[in-house]
Amino acid sequence: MYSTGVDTVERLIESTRELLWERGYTGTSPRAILERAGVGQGSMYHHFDGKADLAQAAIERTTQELRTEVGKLFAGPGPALDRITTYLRRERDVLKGCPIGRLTQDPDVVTNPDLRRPVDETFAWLKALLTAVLTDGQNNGELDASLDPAATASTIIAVMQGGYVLARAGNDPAYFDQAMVGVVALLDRARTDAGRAS
Amino acid sequence: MYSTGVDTVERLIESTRELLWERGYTGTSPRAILERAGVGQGSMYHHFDGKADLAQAAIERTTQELRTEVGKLFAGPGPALDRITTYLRRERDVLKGCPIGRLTQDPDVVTNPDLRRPVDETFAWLKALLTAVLTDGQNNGELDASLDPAATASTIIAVMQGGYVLARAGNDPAYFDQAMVGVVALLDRARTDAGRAS
DNA sequence: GTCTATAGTTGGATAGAC
DNA sequence: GTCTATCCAACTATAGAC
Repeated sequence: MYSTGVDTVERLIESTRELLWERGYTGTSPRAILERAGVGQGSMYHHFDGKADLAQAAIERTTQELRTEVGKLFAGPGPALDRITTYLRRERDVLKGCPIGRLTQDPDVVTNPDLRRPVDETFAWLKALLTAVLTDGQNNGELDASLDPAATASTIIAVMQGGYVLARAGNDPAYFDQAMVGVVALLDRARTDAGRAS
Repeated sequence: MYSTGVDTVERLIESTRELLWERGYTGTSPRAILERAGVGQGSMYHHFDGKADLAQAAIERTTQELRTEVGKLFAGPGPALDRITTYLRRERDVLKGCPIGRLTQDPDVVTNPDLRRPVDETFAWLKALLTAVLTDGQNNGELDASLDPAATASTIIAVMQGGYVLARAGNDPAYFDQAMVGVVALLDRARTDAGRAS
């Protein structure tokens, strides 16, 4: 008599999530996943078709978690730019990089529709969220009406993603922080007098 | 009697440069390099200590080339923001990603000082260059004196690096372009009236 | 549902002939 | 200086016992 397998599946997905973050898709082997999860080969191939299938489950969970966390962060009240600034400064493990964005560097991820889709959809979702926040700011009179919300949202996301790159290149989170300071200062120039007063 | 080996070394470095760009460090095997270069195992291990040593030579050449190209681009005349805008729009093979920035996602690169150093130094060089351009713009009266040149330079580099990430996630260079449009519009708000008139 | 055993391929490097 | 042959470990997956 064996257990139901729920714990095994859970451990496999969590181990895969960790390894994808640490080493990327190409750098993550089934063997390493199994060792970290503490299960045998057979269990993995019983529950999943193989490395790609397991990675898909792991990526989907990671993107789902990110959506939940970021969604909560923006659910609160406050001026648009303040909420965005809080978001930009929220990051802690900068040197670990972005668990989603780092996957885009892996050719085996971007050429596999099942693996790229959740990544793509997450960035699309985030862009829509930031676009809505910026549009709210304009409607509230905090932000200059001439600001292009969608383009600005793209820029904000890109600065974050690029911030990870600079921090890892320099092995210092301060490089990330400086890029955030720069974009926050630029965004601040789009505040209206009313937005500045609050 | 054999050839001098110059061509062999050349082909090895060029093949490695291509593969590092396409597949990253972990995803690039000595075997793949040799096949693409059309040389045997022995040649590689005669001229280089191994994979890491060859990768170092390839990365150093790539960073050197990038410095030369970007240096030329900024050597020309023109207002600071125009030159920066030209730089941001210069990119062609967006979906291939940045041959330098992509290396930061590879743990075997960032933990190896010999491999990380040229990457780090390239970003430091680029930041210094952009900082100087922005400072020039301030001294010329084109740009608002309240702009922080170093932080803004970091942001500009980060937007480019993040632009690659977004484009690859969406498999569409338009995502890169939109992030550039957004940051250019933000930078434009830092122009002085004099800078706008020109 | 889980395990170990096994297999074929590739990764990274060395040995030694020419 | 270059080549082929070879080595051991790891990668990814399958087989089949329990």
